[in-house]
Amino acid sequence: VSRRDEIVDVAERLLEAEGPETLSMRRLAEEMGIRAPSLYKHIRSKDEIEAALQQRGLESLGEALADAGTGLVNLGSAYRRWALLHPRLYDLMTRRPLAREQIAEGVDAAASAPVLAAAAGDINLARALWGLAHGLVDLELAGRFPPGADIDAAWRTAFEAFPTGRPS
Amino acid sequence: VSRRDEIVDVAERLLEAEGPETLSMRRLAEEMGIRAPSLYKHIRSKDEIEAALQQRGLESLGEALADAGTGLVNLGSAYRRWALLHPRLYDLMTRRPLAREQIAEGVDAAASAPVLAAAAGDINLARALWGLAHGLVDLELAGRFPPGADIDAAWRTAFEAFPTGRPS
DNA sequence: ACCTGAACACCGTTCAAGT
DNA sequence: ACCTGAACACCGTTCAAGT
Repeated sequence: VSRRDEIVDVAERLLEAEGPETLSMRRLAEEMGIRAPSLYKHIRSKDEIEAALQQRGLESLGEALADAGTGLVNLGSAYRRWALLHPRLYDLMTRRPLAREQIAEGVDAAASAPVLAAAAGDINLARALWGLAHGLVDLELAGRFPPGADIDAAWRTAFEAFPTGRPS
Repeated sequence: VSRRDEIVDVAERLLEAEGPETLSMRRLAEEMGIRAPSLYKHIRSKDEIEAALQQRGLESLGEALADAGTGLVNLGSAYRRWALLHPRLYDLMTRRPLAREQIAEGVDAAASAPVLAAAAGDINLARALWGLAHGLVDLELAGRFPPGADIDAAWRTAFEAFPTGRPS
């Protein structure tokens, strides 16, 4: 493990355990037993750490979706399950532009491949499905549904009702 | 206009004009010709300002949706148009939990009424539609679609394909 | 009522310097 | 190679004090 990877590891642990406010360069350094300025010998900026976390998250989500089995309902469930398991990482992943130069070629494509397959290759339908899943998860994580809302039922309605894809 | 409302006005202008990083208490105070500590005689915290902006945004979005005419496609277009017109306010509105105590009773309900109507009263379908629209907007605003993606087409596919509601 | 300077406990980041 | 203290330009917020 390079020192850089070690930093990203600690950042991920810190993020999920204590939230984004806690993910400061000083705190991160403390967790590693060094001082904040020393971090900059291994990474260029805090942004680079966040981009690395974004990449990891995409990879992990992509694997979860690839293992989801067939059918839109299963795919939606897998998406939601992953997000609720890694809520702060999910936030960080989606709340920033895709750092396309910093993210290894194909990570993005690999993550979305299962969705595109479920949409039978229809890119517009795939984007609609991605938007639907992301929107429902984002509203849930942001606490926008009233307490006691039956979010399961909303997912079922959404993904059962959605047509399976045919190329346009 | 109360001094409080004036502060929120300036905050909204500053947010849309220069982005969320610029919306600091010191900068906001400067814009009003006073010092940051003086703001606290009129508002309790920066959080309260953001909750007020959230409320304003919800009201304005609600009006836009109510004027959208009938049909899911029109509703979706109105939602997207509003978000693209007020991108940073939209972000601030959706990226924080609904401040239910601070937001006037019914604002939330009024904003979602047109969606619920379009879903023929099916709350699960209404949530699915809200999630779909929010997700597509959020991904677009976060720069997650590849450059040159035909986002219009994705919206059309999404909202034309979606079934009109029947109560479950 | 409304505003102030000084202060506290924080940020991300740079830089010259030490081993 | 790896780490350091000191510093810079910032945050949100509190508080005693001034008009």
